Amino acid sequence: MDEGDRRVRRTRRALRDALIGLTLEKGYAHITVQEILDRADVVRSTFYAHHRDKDSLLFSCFDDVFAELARTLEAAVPGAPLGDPARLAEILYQHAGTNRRVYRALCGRQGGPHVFRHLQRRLGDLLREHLRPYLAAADCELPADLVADYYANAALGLLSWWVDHDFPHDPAWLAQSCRTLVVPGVLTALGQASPAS
Amino acid sequence: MDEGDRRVRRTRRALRDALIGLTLEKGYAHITVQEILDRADVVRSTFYAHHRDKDSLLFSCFDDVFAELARTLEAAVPGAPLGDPARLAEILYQHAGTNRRVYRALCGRQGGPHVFRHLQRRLGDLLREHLRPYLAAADCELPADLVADYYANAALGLLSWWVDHDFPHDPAWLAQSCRTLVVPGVLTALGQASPAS
DNA sequence: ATCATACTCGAACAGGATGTTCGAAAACAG
DNA sequence: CTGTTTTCGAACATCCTGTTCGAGTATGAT
Repeated sequence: MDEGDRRVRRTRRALRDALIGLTLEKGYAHITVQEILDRADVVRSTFYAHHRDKDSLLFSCFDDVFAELARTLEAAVPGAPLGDPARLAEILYQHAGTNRRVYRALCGRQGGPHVFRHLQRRLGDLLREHLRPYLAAADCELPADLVADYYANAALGLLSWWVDHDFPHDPAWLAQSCRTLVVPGVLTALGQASPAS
Repeated sequence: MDEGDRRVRRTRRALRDALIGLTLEKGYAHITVQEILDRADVVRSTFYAHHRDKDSLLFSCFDDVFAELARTLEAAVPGAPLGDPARLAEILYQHAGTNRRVYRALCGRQGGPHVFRHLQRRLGDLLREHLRPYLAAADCELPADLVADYYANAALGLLSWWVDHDFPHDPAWLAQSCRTLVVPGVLTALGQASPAS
């Protein structure tokens, strides 16, 4: 379990690739541990030395991607005050655009509901956190959680559409759609009429 | 398999209740067929005479609820032209408000991702169908599917929030939130500035 | 270059869940 | 009342899971 060991990195990567590949091919729900083992060329006992079960592996893969997204997001939107609420979504879409394979597994039809729902939860938390100061500034009549949930679900809905339609146009276009569709609602809730930027 | 037979109705109902109850208690994913059998007091072979597997039972239960919703929706919004896009959501929320137990299983955290994602798909289809004429009227720059997906995801996101927070306020309040949050985006996409009603 | 470490391999194992089968008994509709 | 349909009960093969353990081998540190 030492991350600095090359053997560990190799097996972890092999398992990760096998899981994503199989997920894309036949859907997460229908994957068996044995199939992951076969494709990754890893023996049973080794698998269980790293992960408790299939879900554990999934979450592990998931966390990698998610941590990277969080880092990118933190880098692009350094502090609390952000002028454009859709900027968060835009970074998400860019990240998805450069990691299509993984996102296909996470958000696509093939990926299975399990993964998508998990992404929805975690992404909701992340967006909620980033939107908090934005929502706290203006005191709005709607619960902040509700607005945050709305934003997360709507933004993720667009992403889901994008993935399922095989990434048409580009991230900027999708972000613009986000500005058109989901941002007005947030601004309305905050009592503002027109976008800030 | 004759629906007119009382025995069939009894077992179907018993299985349905058992599934929903267990889903609420421990989550759909962790339910075993044996547990359903025990609670429903139905023998193994009888179960498989009705459903291919656990998912089959789930979808069966799901279809019941969904058919009823579709009927209600068709009754309340008879034809194509509808003045208020949020009306669809309002009917959905009312339906959820009067079937809380089932919706808790479908949308709640406990229900598991499998169910929610399925609901998301089906509800998306249904809303898409009902929104089609509305979107076709105005030719908007965004793909109609994208707008429909946005609406479905956003409206369902609000529902999910409502369920997870144990149904605060009432359906009308949630529908009003829908008007505040998600409708402006649709109107913006259509090139309109203010609500029709 | 050597060495102790700890990771992987391979094989085996018990346990549990799944889906199927079939004859006997019971409940149903007409 | 009678023929039909459904349920019961029990058994069964099969698959998948998660665990164990000793022997071999790659690895990082010295």
